[in-house]
Amino acid sequence: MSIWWIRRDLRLQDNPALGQACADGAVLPVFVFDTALWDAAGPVRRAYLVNSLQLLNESMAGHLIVRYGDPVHVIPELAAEISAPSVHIGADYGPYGSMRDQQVEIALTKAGRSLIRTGSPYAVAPGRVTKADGTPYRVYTPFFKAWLAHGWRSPADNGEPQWFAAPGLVSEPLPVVSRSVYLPPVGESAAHQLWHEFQQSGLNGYDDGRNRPDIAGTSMLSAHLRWGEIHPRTVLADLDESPAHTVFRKEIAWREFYADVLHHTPTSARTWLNPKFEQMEYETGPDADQQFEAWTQGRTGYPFVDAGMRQLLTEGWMHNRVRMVTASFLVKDLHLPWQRGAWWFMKMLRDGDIASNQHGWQWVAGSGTDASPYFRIFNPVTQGLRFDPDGDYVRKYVPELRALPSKAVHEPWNHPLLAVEYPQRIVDHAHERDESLRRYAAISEDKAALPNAD
DNA sequence: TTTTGAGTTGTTCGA
DNA sequence: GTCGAACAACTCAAA
Repeated sequence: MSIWWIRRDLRLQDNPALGQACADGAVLPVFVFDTALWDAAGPVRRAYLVNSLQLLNESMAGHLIVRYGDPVHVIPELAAEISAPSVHIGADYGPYGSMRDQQVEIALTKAGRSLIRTGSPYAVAPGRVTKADGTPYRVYTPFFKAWLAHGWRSPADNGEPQWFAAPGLVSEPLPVVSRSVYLPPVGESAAHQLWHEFQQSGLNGYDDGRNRPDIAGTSMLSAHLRWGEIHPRTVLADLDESPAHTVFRKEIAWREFYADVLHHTPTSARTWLNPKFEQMEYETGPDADQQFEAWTQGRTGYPFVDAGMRQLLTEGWMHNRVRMVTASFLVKDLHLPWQRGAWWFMKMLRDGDIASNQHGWQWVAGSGTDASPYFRIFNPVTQGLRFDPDGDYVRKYVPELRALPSKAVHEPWNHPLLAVEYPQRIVDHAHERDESLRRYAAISEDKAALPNAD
């Protein structure tokens, strides 16, 4: 028998770590609520995890063992308690997770047991795709080509597990979470059903539809992928060579690229990948705090930005197009460091993934791998008019603006009598755009002015 | 070895 | 109103 330590692979199908555990006989499935991670999660993330675990437990006939505390102690203690020779996991490539797993491995090894990593949350494990000289890619397109050439295996059947039940071994209860948060269906079967439905409906129009937050143009699979309720290779196996499918495959590859980048540079979860941006002038102090607060609550006075931030507050999810616009607003209109926004997103997003989130932010900030050029500063009004042309998305999340017809919602300052309750703009975009360009030029000049800086 | 061209997601300005 | 140019700096692969 052995332990299957569940972390971010909440599924039974096509699960190599579980398959490996089954090869050792009966399997004891375990989930540990790690205080360090739990405390950083907002209500939607917490509810998502607990609901998904509940469903997983049902599909395991109630054999899940729940524990609380630091896995570095909890896992070795449990292994000792039931005399399990090995603990099976899917590998974690994040900075926190990989460090934690190393410590668990050391503790297990000392006791004569082993930690066995099988599979990862990716089609191609981070670190496997490199340039000819063995160094990692720093630009997406060459990575994508090499990733495609590397290939991945097809989804595999890992058999019917035999669950282990030791007399006297009792699970602790799952945490109590808010029932009032909005959640779409969670769990493995919901993930497969959603993917099936998306193949029938949106996938073939994905290349155009994915940019439109006002229509159901995206797969909505992000949280299912994040929690491992479905594996990316399951999704990839259903794609063909059509243009729409190719665009979708490239989005899966972005997720893999960012995981690879973070794996090679773990510090990029916290600091600028391009160190030049440390020198940038950022706003601090009470005024900055107040503007940050307005941004988090969807009260910037820019309807497209506010709609996105309120969607995040109420649903724990935001359309990708709007994530870019709201992120650009924090970094380039409010001149706050990307880390502040990334922290808020991680807390609030039900699909919050450290690699995709932090590097999405670094891309917008211009400090990341394959970064957005510094001059690409999103105009929140233009973006709204282009990608929410009838204003339906804004009206859905900003009730104060419902009296404004069609695209007029994107410029409520032109219709003050119809938007009395709606906040005034907290900054002037045209002015802050110039200010951002000025601050960027300042850190670029520094470099040229200091020839001996190296 | 060196050179060259291309590279997710945009905006503004001026002709 | 439409359209092309300009807005850096750097990585990477092909020539």
